[in-house]
Amino acid sequence: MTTGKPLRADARRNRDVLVAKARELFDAGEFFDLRFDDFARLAGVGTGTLYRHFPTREALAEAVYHGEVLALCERARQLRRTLPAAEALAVFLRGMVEHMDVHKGLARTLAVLMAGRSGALAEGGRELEHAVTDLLAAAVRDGAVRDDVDAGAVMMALHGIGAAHDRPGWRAEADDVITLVLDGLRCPRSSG
Amino acid sequence: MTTGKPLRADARRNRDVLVAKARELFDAGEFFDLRFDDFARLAGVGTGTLYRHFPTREALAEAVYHGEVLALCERARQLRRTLPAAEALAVFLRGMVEHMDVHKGLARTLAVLMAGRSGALAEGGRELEHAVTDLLAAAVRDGAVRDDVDAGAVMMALHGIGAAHDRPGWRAEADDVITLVLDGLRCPRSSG
DNA sequence: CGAAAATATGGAGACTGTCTCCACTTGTCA
DNA sequence: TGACAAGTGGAGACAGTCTCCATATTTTCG
Repeated sequence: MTTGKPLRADARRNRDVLVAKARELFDAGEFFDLRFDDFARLAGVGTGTLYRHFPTREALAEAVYHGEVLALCERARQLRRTLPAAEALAVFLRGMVEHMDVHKGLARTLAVLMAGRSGALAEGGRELEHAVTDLLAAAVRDGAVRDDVDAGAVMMALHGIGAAHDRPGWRAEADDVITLVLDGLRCPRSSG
Repeated sequence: MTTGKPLRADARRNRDVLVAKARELFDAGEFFDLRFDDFARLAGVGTGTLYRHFPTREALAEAVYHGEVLALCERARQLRRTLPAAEALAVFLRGMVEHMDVHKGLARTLAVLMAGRSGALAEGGRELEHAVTDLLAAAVRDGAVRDDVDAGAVMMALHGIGAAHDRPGWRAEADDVITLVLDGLRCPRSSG
């Protein structure tokens, strides 16, 4: 499902318009007010076209999510190059929270749409997890972080932050989760 | 929305049947295969009755969730009475993971249904959060746990565990998240 | 360049699940 | 037991989703 087809010029254009419009509406938190058909009209294409490119709302979400992931991965690589591993990890995770905070609507919409088919999230997010794995592994090599916990747990914590996006004290709590994760990663003391 | 109405005998009976059947189907992971109307028939009531008691799938989820929360709170209170605070907290959190593992379907279904209206989750889960707050506060008083992070962060982490219920290595990762949280709570060292 | 082949478009209308409404049944209270 | 309140069920109205195909656009190739 990654690629495989060259896609005609006008088709690619329509696809791009749909994704762009979707991202815009996601971020504005207006996506769920719309009928799927109306979304098509709003993007300036017919229903048939919409459905051919994205059979479901979730498919659309996946495409938008994939774009986000690409940007985040690039950022992870950049941090990795310019900072000590442990610090890169910390800055990256704090940055994730900041990003979700700035793009509240996007985060919330993606969380809701992916709740069912989170296999799709796992799919689109594999690259992201891979980026976190790299940051983590580097920090372990530096001896800054325990080696008995891997990226999956961190992804889960991030998932929780994203999924709980409507809690009143979201930002403070999200920051606290990151603090707990980072401190928990740092001290390999006895566990329960 | 808590109570307020005495509810007639047969009405209460129907309500209970609906909740019981729902829990059963949630746990079996079969709930999403059904039309809501068919669920009514399956529970042995008419559509009208179903819709009067639970206007939406989410409302039904909320009721089921509330039942779970009650049991979990009771368990928290019991642990609190029989164990040192820090240990009670640890056992409780580990027990949550175990519970979600045993009731995978239930956890998953609730997570999906509550993804949108997680205000409802916050509502029904307030008691649960309160229970965690108590466990945490007691551990802080014992000096076993830092005092600059509160229950909200822990709830978020739990939320993440529940929401990510389809990851391949779920159980191991969930256990790791709890480990990170507990260790993170234990060592009030410098944070990033 | 022009025509045939391949690919993509749009939107009318079929389809499917949701939800309302109310004539009827059951429970409650004196 | 009668009378009133509360609750029930399911037929049918309604709303969103999705399919289908006649038409339009792009690409390929002589």
